[in-house]
This record gives sequence, structure tokens and C-alpha cells, in this order.
Amino acid sequence: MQQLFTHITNYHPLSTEAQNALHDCFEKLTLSKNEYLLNEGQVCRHLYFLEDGALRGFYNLDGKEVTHWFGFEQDFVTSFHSFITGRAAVENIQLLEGSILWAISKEQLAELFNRFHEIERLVRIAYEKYYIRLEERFVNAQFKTATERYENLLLQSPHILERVPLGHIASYLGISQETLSRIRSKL
Amino acid sequence: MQQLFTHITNYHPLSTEAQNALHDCFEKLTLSKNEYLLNEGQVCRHLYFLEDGALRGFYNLDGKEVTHWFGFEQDFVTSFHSFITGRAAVENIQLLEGSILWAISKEQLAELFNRFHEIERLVRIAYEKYYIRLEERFVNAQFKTATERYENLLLQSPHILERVPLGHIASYLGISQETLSRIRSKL
DNA sequence: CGCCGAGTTGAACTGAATCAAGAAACGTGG
DNA sequence: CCACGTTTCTTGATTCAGTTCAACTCGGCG
Repeated sequence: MQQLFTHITNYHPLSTEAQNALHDCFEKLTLSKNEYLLNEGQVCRHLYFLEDGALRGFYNLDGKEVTHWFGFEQDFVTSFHSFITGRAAVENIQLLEGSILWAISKEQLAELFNRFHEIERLVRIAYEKYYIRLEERFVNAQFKTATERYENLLLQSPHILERVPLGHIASYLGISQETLSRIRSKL
Repeated sequence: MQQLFTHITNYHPLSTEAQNALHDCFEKLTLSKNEYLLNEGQVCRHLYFLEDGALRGFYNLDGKEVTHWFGFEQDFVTSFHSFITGRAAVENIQLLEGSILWAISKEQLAELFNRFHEIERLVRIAYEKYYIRLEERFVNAQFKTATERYENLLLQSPHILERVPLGHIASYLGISQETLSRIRSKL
């Protein structure tokens, strides 16, 4: 759990009381490869911190699986739309590796917000970082070519390649597996 | 300014004290068509509420203007990356119509956060809505065809068409103006 | 009137998808 | 440790959505 606190401090330092309260709310979760953290149709009631391991979010489109995001160690993970709105998720979250996670429920988080202004601030700041990240991905998706997106991925997170099957990466980049294979062969 | 408060209440109700404090921080701004709210290279130091009018965010790519978002009445507007990080903006913000805006500086906002937990909460909640919106646009950009994206726009905000030149809409949708014209002619 | 920006239409081209077949790597049980 | 099936990755041929370049139309407006 130390990792969670170290990570959180990057966003915003917390008082000891707030840290203790957080400590009491998070629950440890150990899952193995290929297990599901969430199935489509369910409501995602928790926010997770991924201490170690890897997972992916994907949904089904015309019988095909479309992976649209990955989570790795030190990432906060949830099915955001479902978690915030309380509606059924359209996506699945599946483990790509055996992983250690820490879970907190939406209700517990709301109560922490009420008790600790500083925890709500922490989350506000985290949102800003995640928003900027998504904005960047959006611009890539909309205005860059397949090759540029792949090169960008190589620069920003080369480790992904050794840990995730090519098919998932292709769909994460919004291209077919064959195209990705061809792009790779030209480098 | 009433509009701002009515809009804000949709996110989260505020106490009278918080409302008064907000009231003191926002400054009215009236700009006419084609003026710039922000030029690339500048740091965007303000968050704006667009009471009435329309504007666009765009950047230059190989000598072409790429419009990647629009703002309309009741939208919060800023160059988010620049505003949050304090770095130079890569985008321009230009008025599409004569508009009325209310501006608050980053410093003032930070001070309001310190004084009023409830204002920071309001912003936290607003972030959630804007994040979900962006997520949806991202999925559209990555996994839908040009025609689907246009039809989606027709459903979600048909009013845009009468207020914004086609070229801007095309680039917002991530397609060329000619393609958009052809898509339209088939309906 | 003639110009100018906005939108349309046509023809050639291209990046990427699809369909189909193989090759390589991987894990599991015998 | 090998044999088998499964999953992962590559390669080729064809097709298609969307781009680019270029010409043309239409509606203002000085």
C-alpha cells in the first residue's frame, strides 16, 4: 500500500489523518491473468489503484473486441463513465497479467470528500492530469496517421510492446493488426 | 451573470457566501467576431464562461488550420493544457460570433478553492462531465467512420451547422471539407 | 458589374481494411 | 523432452473510404 501513498503524493501531499482515513477505505485485491475486473452490463462501483500488473478495457463491436485503453502499475483504473453516472458499463476490464489492486467504493470516496477537503483536491488534480492525457490521445486519434501513432507509442511507453499482444495494441491505436505488423516491418 | 450561476447550479448548488465570492472574481468580457481570445505561444491564464456567442479552438498544422473544438453559450472554455500546466498554448481561440464572456484567473480560482471546499467540489464535478464528453469524442474519432461521426453531430448538436462554416466542422470531425460535402449530399 | 469566400463536384491517388493463407511461438499433457 | 493444438504474428492480393488537386457554382457585397 506504500506505493499508493507515494504515488498520491506526486499529485498532492496529504495530512496524516487523511492518509489514515484513506488507508481504512482501500481494500486489497489479487487477480490472476485473464480474470475480469468488470463485465459489460455491470455498474462499476469502485475506483482501483493498480499496484502491480496490467489490464485492458475493451468493448465488443460487431463480434470483435476493441481495446481502447490499458492500465499498468501506478495507474488509477475504473470504467469512468459507469463509475460516475452509475449506469451500466459498455466495456469490460480484463487482467493481462496477475495483478495487485487496491479498491475503494464510490460511496466511501464521497464520504472522504466530505470529511477531507484535501482528498477532494487530490482527486481534482488527478482529473486534470488524466484529462490532459486523454486530450493528447484524442488529437493523435483524430489528426495523426497510423505510423505516427505507433511511433508516438514507442517513444512514450515502449514497455507496452513486451507485455501486451500485438492485436490489442493495434486496436488501442485504432488500426488493424495486419497494418500494425506491416508498420513494424518497415523499421 | 445570472446565467453563469444558473448553469453552475446544474453541477452543484453553492452557498450564498461562495456565490458572492465567485461574483467578485469574474470579470465581464465582450469580444466581436474574428477576434482572438488566445494566440498560440501565449500562456492561457484564465478560465472563461461563455454566456453568449460562439468560438473555436484551432492550431496550425502544415500551414492548415485544424479546428479541434467549439465553444457555445453556457460552456466553460480555456486552453486546458496551457491553463493547467502554465506552459505556452499550441492552439488559438478565435471568436466565431460576437460574444459575452466571464473570465476568472487561475490564481483567483486557486484562492477560491482554498476558501471554499464547495467550489473545488463544483469544479471536480464539472471535470467529470467534461471528461466523459471527451471520452465519447475520442471513441468516435478512433472507431467510427466519417459518416457516422457526422450523423452523430447532427443528433447531438444540429444547431452547430447553421452557425459554423462547413470547413471548420469538417476539421472538427477529422475529415476534409470535400468529404463532408459529399456525405451531406447523400442525405 | 466583377470579385471573393463558401460550398460542391469530378477524377486520380493512397493509406489502411479486409480476406485468406502461412509461419512462428507457446503451453500443456503425455 | 517431444508432439500437438492454440494463439500470435506475418505476408500477399484485393477492395474501399477518404484525401488531394482542380475546376466550377452560387450568393453576397463593394
